[in-house]
Amino acid sequence: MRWSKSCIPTFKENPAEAEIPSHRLMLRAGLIRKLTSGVYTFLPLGFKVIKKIEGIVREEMDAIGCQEVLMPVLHPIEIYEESGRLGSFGPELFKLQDGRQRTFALGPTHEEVITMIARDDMKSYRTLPQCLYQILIKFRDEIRPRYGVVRAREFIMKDAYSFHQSAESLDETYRAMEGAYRRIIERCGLSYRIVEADSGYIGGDESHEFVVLAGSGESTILSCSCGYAVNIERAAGRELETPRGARSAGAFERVHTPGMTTVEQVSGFLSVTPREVVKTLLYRAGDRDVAILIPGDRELNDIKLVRMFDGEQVRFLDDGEIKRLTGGPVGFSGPVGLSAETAVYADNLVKGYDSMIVGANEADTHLRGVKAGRDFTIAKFEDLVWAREGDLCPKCGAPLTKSNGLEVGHIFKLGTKYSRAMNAEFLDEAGKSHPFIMGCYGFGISRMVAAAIEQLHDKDGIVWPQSIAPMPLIVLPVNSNDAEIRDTAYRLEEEFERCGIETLLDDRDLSPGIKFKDADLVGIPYRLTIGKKLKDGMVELLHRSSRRVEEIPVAEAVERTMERIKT
RNA sequence: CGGGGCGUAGCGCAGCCCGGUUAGCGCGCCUGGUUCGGGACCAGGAGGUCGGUGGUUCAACUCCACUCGCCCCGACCA
Repeated sequence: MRWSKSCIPTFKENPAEAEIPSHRLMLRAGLIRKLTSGVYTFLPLGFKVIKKIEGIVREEMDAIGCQEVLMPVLHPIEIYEESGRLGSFGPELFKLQDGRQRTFALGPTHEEVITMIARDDMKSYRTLPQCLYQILIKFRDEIRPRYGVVRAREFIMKDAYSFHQSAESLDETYRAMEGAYRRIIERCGLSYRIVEADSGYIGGDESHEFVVLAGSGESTILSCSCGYAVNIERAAGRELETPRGARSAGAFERVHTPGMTTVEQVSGFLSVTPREVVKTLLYRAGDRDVAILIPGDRELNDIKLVRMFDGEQVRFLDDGEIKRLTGGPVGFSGPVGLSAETAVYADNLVKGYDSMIVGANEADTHLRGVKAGRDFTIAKFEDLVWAREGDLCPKCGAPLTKSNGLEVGHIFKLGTKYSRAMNAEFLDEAGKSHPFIMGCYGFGISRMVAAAIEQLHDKDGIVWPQSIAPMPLIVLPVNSNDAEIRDTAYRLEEEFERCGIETLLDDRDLSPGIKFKDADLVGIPYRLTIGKKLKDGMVELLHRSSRRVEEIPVAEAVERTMERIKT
């Protein structure tokens, strides 16, 4: 294809709206344009990448025996009432009305639709297991669309759903799907982690996220060389079992700590490390007050706190409430001497304290040599702190390292959540009814484009891996006014196309610098430059990723370039 | 939804605080010419409801009110 007649609008400057590299580059390289917040057009180059990724996904889905289908975008709202998901989706569901005032939703995902198919058309155990998938646009009215196509309100997703007679059968498909997802991401040339995850509103028992590693990704994960990885939100804070607070062991004593309200101040003043101090955080959970103890060198993970008080409102106590509850000002709270109605919960790491330093519930005073069990009672130990780099792997005990990434895939074992709610059952060998055991598997196609760019770019632009590049080759005549150069470029483009190599010919009458910059920006893997060396019968092949340049005789240009592209 | 910021040509911005002729600059775009290996040069040209509505005023891009849109930070997710 010829650039001069293609819609590949590039920008020299960064659009003001784009924050992260992938968003900036997708706009600058002419891959996408925004219609409105969270809604994008894929221009020719961007759409070519989408189609490449879809192709890989289709091959891998078909390879594990999934069948492609196409489900509707328009969903009658009643199906969400039936599954009970109207509430859990809440405002994220796009709703609209038809001419007769009947309410519809734009499909955010298709568990309901596919479960209805299974209910009506997979009535016998003989047909199981089955796995169906589709690739189409999903709609979610995201609370906050962000980063271009990374979090859009309209996006392209591959979603698959499997139906089983037994948990073992689900396991098998789940593992096959994991393998397929691994191969998809590997074929796209990206490094990634598989992460234990929360199942969120999709529901179900077990789930894993596939996270493409990238510096500015939204997900933060902790991972181990043994292969284990977790989302930092749910990772437990685990350390070597060295005793904490050892140096403060000894007699229970009151110490004067004038104006020392932070852990740093207290530990500095008493010449101990922050980890010897125990923080007491006071919350209101539902209708009772609770005290939470965590090591002084740790932060409380509010997500875990909310989960512990499942469903109840949880909030910080204000200064007045703390004064009333403990008798002391903010900054000097502690677990000793609180009323019996105030339950004390502690993070698991607090088990490691022989004795601790805590606030005395009295101005300018702390207590040292405090022992749980003797001086106060801990109602329950839980995992409550934010995990951090260096915490230990629960599988092998090695220290975890932190990285960021973008979630591109998520697989779930749903169990019977939807089949029970929607009464979808099959008959077994004995003629007995059972709800289907289900799995569902999502993969963000449009997000994958951004993830690839996020991981593979340099200061000059995108660096596509060949498997998902819009095309493998760009032919760049340096001077379009030189008849010999121009004719050679046209001829080569035609020959490549004839050989099945999709080629972009930059036939624009622009100065060479612009063409070089644009070629780097759009990131096509190989660039064939036709310039002054043509007089000596030579052209140049540049490898975008390594910037390596090969000089090739024109006569061999097609053959030699094809060798590179094929390998 | 809470907090912060921004709407002036396709993109990036100035002007506004302190109201006053025809609203400016760079890039891009069009025409002609010179150039041609890393964002060239000369000459000419097109392109604007200054986000919208209302108000104040002799006069509003500029001041006031309301409103719409967009971006960033937080709770959510492919």
